[in-house]
Amino acid sequence: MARTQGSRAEITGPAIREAARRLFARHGFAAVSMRQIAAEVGVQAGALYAYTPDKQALLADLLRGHMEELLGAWQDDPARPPLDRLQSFLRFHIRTSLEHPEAVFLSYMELRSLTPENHRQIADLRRRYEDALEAILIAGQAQGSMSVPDTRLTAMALISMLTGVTNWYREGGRLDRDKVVAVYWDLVRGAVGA
Amino acid sequence: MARTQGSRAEITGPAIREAARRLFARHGFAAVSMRQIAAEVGVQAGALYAYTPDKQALLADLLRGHMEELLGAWQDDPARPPLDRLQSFLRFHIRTSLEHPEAVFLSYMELRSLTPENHRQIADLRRRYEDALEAILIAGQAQGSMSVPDTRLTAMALISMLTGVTNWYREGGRLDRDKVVAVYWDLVRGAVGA
DNA sequence: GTCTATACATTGATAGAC
DNA sequence: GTCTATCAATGTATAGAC
Repeated sequence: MARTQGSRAEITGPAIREAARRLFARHGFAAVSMRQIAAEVGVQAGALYAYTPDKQALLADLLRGHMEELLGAWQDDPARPPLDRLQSFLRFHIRTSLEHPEAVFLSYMELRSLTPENHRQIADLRRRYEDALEAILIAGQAQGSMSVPDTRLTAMALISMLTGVTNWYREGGRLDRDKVVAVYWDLVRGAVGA
Repeated sequence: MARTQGSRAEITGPAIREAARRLFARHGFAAVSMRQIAAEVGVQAGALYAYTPDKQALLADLLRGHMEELLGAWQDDPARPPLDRLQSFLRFHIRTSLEHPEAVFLSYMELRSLTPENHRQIADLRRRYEDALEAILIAGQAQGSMSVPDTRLTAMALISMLTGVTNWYREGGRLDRDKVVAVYWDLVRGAVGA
């Protein structure tokens, strides 16, 4: 079957997602037009609709994809000491935040731009991620190696703190990844009273 | 001097700022139209332009107003023990975040929607606020009552954590203000190694 | 699969009457 | 100070040719 002239589906699909992710993260969902995304990819606006039913679905797919990848990649072992698990979570979250800053920032900030239906779905996924962290805090508190009176609030606070990395981290800046992890681990370890 | 028919400048001015603040915070700057703001206030869209030259100036004024109020209200005394100063900062920031959640959220999130000129100005104000916190950490580290190897990064991390309150706090929810302050103080005190 | 062309709604902002 | 009316620009999305 001959390829249609100008057809480059294998690259255009991912390119659209990539451009949308970058532009949405930088300027906000509502501030970015389909024309801008198309221009970034190098196609006309109409061509985007061969890949997504509409702009809302494009955002929802980006967020869902990121959250599912996050949840799929996170490996926890309840048998390990809670402090070790906490450190692993921190490494995992910061590494992800530095490798995919746009996706992390977007999933944290643009929930509000989703339709109620999509919002429920993505918020559920995020909730599971928060639960993964809280489970570690609960174990640490129960076992006595941490002092965490309010595990829910502490989980939210820690995630806010860690995700904040995407606000100030600049590639090639003052700090490399390991240094960032080290500083944050000191903060987190102290915060949970270990 | 007789009032023009229908003129209610004393209420309309603040009402516009209030409506814009709420709508911008909830849906994002770009997602909100001048017509929506006007409808919320109870006037026609054209009337808004008697109070602001354009939409961008409306946002910039909101952010500048908030940051200046914040900086003006913050009272610090370098002579006090650093840990006391840190606790005061925390109380101040959380109290503000719970009393004006939209303004705090907006100033944290919509810097990206400002023109370069406005951005520079507001980012400067925010920088001064971050510096106010870092000054406390530097004093604590120097004096030995805190362990803060990287004061800049720690200041950014703490502000991210504290500002995150606006993401989950709900009026009349599980926790009252004093309880929130207490939990966060435990976290922060531990994080700075005190 | 992509393009050109276009329908149609909505946007920010202005002009002039009251 | 506010309203009505309106403009030019831009938005999302679709139709039909290739």
